[in-house]
Amino acid sequence: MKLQLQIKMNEALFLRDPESSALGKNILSHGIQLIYKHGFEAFTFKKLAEDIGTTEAGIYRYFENKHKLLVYLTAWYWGWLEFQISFQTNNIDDPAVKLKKVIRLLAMAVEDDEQTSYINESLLHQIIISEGSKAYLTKQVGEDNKQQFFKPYKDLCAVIGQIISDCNPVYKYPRSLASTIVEMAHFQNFFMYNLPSLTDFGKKKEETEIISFLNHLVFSSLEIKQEHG
Amino acid sequence: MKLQLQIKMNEALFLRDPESSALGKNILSHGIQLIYKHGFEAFTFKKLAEDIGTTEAGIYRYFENKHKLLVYLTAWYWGWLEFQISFQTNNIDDPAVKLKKVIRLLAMAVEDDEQTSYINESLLHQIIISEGSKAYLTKQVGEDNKQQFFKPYKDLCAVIGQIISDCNPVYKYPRSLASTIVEMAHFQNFFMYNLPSLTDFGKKKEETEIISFLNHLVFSSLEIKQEHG
DNA sequence: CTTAAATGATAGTAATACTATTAATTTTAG
DNA sequence: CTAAAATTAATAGTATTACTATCATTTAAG
Repeated sequence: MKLQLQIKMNEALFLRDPESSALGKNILSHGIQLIYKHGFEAFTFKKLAEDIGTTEAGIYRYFENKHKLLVYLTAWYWGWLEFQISFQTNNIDDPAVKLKKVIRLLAMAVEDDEQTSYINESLLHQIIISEGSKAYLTKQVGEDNKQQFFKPYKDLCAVIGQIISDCNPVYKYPRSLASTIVEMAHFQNFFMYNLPSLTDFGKKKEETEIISFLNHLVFSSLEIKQEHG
Repeated sequence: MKLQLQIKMNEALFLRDPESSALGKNILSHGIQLIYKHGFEAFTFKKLAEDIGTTEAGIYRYFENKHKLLVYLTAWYWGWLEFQISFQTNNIDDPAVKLKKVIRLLAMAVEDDEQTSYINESLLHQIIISEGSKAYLTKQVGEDNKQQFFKPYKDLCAVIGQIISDCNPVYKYPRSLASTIVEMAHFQNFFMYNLPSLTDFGKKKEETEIISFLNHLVFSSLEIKQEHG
């Protein structure tokens, strides 16, 4: 049995559902490749159309503009990650063990998930690291938020915030700590590879070091002693 | 006596020194206003030229493109902030007291510094919050870094990292904690006003709450008990 | 097998991100 | 004080980007 993981996307993010056709799926898979390759600023729908072998107008039938595509991809990623977390922490009772698992999932390089053929999660993870915050660091953040574009991100932080509260019910900043973990899992990665003096991991350049840093940060905030690493 | 604070800028950031002429100073002051008003994406040199009452070509004689202007402004801000920190923590012996002061300086809304007539630090602070990370979240980060464009940011983090090490010489992640404080001082502010459910400060919306969060985060990491707030 | 829907091909527009040229003005050096 | 040098303004122009519109053709669903 091969079960297909389908992430329910906000319909206001697209004009035509990209998951409903071959062209749409190409827009997603080639879009990920090209944003990864050129960076979001230099990425254009024209390049994407050429890469796919279709026309600019073809892309515009699916996405209003490249910002919407980026928001779509980030929303997809957060949705996917929340599923990974709920799946991989299922049946774990100890919230501290859960939280450690979450930190590991956030900070570890992602391997491509074969369940979703047209999304390369590994590349998408890299895009989230370098471009993810551009989805909300805009003047339209208020309107975009009203349209619930960031719901998957907020849901993910809410889930992590809940685990934090389960670890220490009197801790005062579960949501801020959750968003801090998420952002820092990515920023410390970006810094490690691009501005290494902003981190303590410049020499080894290993994701496990980011995990250790985040674990220490989180568990000392929650006043929980860690058994290992 | 009125002493003028001059921040030494990297010469590769501009074509002609904007601090050397009236037009240059206008580019800085109106640039700050317009980036603040429209956001960096919608900001153009054409709008800036119209706002100043000069021509596009005039702006291009000072800055190669708008990205360089953003990098210039962020570099200026980090340089200014490092000066503020060194000034305001001068003669303080206790590194923990120093660190608290640093966190407050990072997280508090900035009031306009009259020493620098053509830079509105308060607006610039807002720009750093919303646009600051776009200075380095690019494909050219490597080349820009080679040209030392991010030196002021790295210097600031180094200073903070040193204070952290002074607080607890065996703490293993002083640099990563420093960059975490800096980034989170700004991101939690952005979230508080724009995506409040990602924080615990949505109701009060006060910078002092971000300070409390960061203080708790930092001092529990460093295993130092705080006397107050 | 018919018809609606999706795609491809082509064209076109307004705005952006620049570069080049020359004229006018200001600054500075002798 | 004046000529030369530097700076700025005015104008024009190009390539690319970010779209929109139209219509013919292919595909797929009933």
